[in-house]
Amino acid sequence: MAMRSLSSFERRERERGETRRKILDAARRMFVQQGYEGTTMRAIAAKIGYTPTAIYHHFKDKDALVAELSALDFRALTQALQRVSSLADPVARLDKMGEEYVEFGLTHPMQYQFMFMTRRPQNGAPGATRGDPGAQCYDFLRQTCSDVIATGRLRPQFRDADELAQIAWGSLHGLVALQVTRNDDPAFEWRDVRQTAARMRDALIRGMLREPEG
Amino acid sequence: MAMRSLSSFERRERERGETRRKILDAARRMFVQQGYEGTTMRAIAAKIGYTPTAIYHHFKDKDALVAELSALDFRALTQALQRVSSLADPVARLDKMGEEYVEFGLTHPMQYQFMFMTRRPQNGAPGATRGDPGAQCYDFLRQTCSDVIATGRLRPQFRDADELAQIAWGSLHGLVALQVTRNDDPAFEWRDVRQTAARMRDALIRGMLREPEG
DNA sequence: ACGGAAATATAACGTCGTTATATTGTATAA
DNA sequence: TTATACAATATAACGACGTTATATTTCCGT
Repeated sequence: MAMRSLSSFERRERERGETRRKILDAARRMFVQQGYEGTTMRAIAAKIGYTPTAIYHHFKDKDALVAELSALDFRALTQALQRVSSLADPVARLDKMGEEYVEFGLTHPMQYQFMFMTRRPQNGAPGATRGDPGAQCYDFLRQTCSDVIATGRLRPQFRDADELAQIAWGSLHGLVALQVTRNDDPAFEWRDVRQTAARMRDALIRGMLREPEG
Repeated sequence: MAMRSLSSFERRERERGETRRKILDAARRMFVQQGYEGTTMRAIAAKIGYTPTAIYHHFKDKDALVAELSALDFRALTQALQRVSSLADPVARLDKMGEEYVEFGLTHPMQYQFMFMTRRPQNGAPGATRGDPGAQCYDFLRQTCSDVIATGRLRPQFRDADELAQIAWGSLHGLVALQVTRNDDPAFEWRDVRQTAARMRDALIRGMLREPEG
């Protein structure tokens, strides 16, 4: 009896998970292709043969749906950023983190826009910042910046970990954001973003070091 | 008769202009306070005692309304950028342009978002890029970058004016965009953007020069 | 077979940008 | 002076959206 109860419970859980995944899969494709506003709850539901209300049984609202999609992919970003821990030199680590960050933004433009390029209402509980993958990435970046400062190789005006993190993040975010937003604008002759970003990281790091090295 | 005709024509023109300005004034305030999506055509009309259809007699649609508002303010940006022409040294000019650019973004966040942070549909006619204030600003930036390169003071890998312009623009755009978007996010300890941007420009320029100077 | 909960559907609400269709006012032409 | 034409505004509606109150179905444990 307990076994039957357990197995049926598990089956229901699994079925629930399957429809959840069906929703997420369809939604991911549509959000990537049509963007946030171009993808409607009705269209997602139609694509998988449900009515819109079914989605609301699995997700609170449209934002929760996108948030879950983004959180999934941001785990990949967090892992990519932490994978650079193998580099002993904090400066090289920061540089490599930048490269991975840009790569993520270019390969996940839709999730990037949702997490970093849209203003969202206040996240209510001011303690709920833990678990937010965005804040998690920032903390990791900040720690690396702190390590860089601790090496003493930076010029003296660069001694604030938060400011340094915001310089590093902001500079690369700008390139990614412009690319994602104005990709198809014929008014600009866009250079390859990966190379532009590499040159930018090179100049930034060189400009912050006491002595040009390498 | 000709005089009567002219004066009445002028009166009509003036009245039309006055309603246009009433619409623009109300719309500007509301867009700045509530953002693009938070401001509805109905609300704008109600604020000035009209019905929504009246607005459509003066502006093609909501985007045209915001575009006109933005174009007005972007003339100020263009002028601010061109005001630095007084600086003879191209490097100092580029630096000062960056300062003005950040200042504009921080004081006109709504217009900044509209022009630089939202994806807009293809601008149809591929020759209509002239007159677009965004493209105009970019051209001016590009020219200054070209001047910087011509001084021969940059390291040899920085010889592409477009790439240099995109490094300069992207880096500062990132700071402004993050500030505008995540201003109120308590997960980050935001430093003063003007100072962060100043340090970033300093590091970038220093890192691109052949020899540290000044 | 029955009760109940989970999953899904039907139908609607309120809002949005926008537009087809009046209605008004006013300047010119007869 | 009156008629006409047109600009400015209003009324009412359309279709789409996110969302929800309210059925209905489905399916498990008893």
